[in-house]
Amino acid sequence: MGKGARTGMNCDRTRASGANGYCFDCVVHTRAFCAALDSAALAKLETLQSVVELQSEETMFMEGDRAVSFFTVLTGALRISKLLPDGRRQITGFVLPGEFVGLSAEETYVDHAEALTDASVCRFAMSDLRRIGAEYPEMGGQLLAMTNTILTRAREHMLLLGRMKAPEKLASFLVGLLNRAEATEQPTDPLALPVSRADIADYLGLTIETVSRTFTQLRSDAIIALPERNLVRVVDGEALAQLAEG
Amino acid sequence: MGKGARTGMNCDRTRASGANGYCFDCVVHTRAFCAALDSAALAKLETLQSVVELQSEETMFMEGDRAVSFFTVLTGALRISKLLPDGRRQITGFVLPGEFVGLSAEETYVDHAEALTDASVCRFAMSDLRRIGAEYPEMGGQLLAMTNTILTRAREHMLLLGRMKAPEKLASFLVGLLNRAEATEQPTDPLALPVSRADIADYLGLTIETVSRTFTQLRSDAIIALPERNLVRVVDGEALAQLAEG
DNA sequence: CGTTAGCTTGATTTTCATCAATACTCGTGG
DNA sequence: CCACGAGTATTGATGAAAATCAAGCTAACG
Repeated sequence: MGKGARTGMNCDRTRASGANGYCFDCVVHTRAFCAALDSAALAKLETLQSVVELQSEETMFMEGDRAVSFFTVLTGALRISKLLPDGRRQITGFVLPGEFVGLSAEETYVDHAEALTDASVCRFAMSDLRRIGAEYPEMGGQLLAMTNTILTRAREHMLLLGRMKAPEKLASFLVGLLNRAEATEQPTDPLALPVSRADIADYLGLTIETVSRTFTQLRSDAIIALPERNLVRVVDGEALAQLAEG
Repeated sequence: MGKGARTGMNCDRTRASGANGYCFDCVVHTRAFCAALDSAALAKLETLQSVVELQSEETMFMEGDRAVSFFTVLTGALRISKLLPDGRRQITGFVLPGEFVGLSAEETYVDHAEALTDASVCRFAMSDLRRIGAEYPEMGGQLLAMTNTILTRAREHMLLLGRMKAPEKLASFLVGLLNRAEATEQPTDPLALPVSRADIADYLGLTIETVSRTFTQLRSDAIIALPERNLVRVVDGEALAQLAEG
């Protein structure tokens, strides 16, 4: 198993910390797991962290790798996926700035994490994280809350995968993008599609062709317009939301 | 919304604690979230807990209810599900003795929890739990680890829902049951199917009919036998495992 | 017994996957 | 600047899987 280029393998040979300045003025400082920490704790964290730069499509870790590192996304986005032996892929989630990956209860990672775009992540050794966590319980609380949020999203996604039809799935995906763009104050009118059709397909449990056909179906139903390949214009938001609800 | 009988509504009017003896000799004491606590903490927990008895199919909480309680299953099993407005249902997981439910990051529950069988659960007020958690950080660690385990299972299930075919889904389900029965030292040769076809269908993202047909298909392929409606005999474990892997 | 709920089986339809071209986009080099 | 090619997306034709519609069957329970 494992075919992808893995230039960032385990991310252990990495440019030293501080690329992004210090923890205090970190871009995700207010929403990451470390947000709950006081400046003494942050100062300690800072000595343990290192920033890793990833290129688009670069593999960060693979299922089966020893789970030695824990990562918070600073910029860009990651893709978490699982594979069947014959190559069928399910994307189980995307990881955006401020969110983390790599916190497995197991000894090894249970899924793959790859850069969806060029990205930078903040890395900790799992052992350091545990040590800090023991010292600052509020950090554990934050990790627990964030993990619960991920779990809630996962369960919503299970409903989508198991019970929705293709147009409902795609509408849900678009509504999700829309909400996210609003939350981060990015343009929503021509809404950017930051992922390939293949990724959308593997996220929604469909094939590329069905995704494509469903896009054109939504377009001919005058629910969306597609001014460019990776730009969507929501024409009938009401209808889109309706579809997305099932 | 919400049509189901809800006799145990929010479980607040409940027989007082101690039905099962004390925390120290609780049936799930060694594997529940409280396993990490010392006896001082346990003594405190004990004053806050209450045991709730549920009948089969009784609703414990519903999506939208205020998330005031947290539950650990003592005996029996629960079913966690989500619904689409038109009634389509996805079961997102089962909760077995020692496991918990109700730890939402939100103000309200985001899914439904019902008793799959007659069950007893140990209830805490969320506020009490948070208070204790602040005092005993090791409890937070245990909750985090258990939540991560649930998340890992959820992601595996996403792969199943999005990418597996009916026979693979059913085989995975049976292998899961088998492992669980082994782990809890319950009979595996005539393996008990503790759930209805409808529940299996809603767990696997299929219809009842497809589940039924797939059972008979596995039977005619001599992979399993069905001596009784709710008993399975694994004839060709190798083939079953193969299917389950995808 | 007769009724009912849960399960199985059969016939048909729908949805989506698969297979196969064809188009579009972008970058490279002639 | 245009031609070419690779990668990505769309579209079309066909097939397979699963859903739906519709009977029957079986076992448990009054």
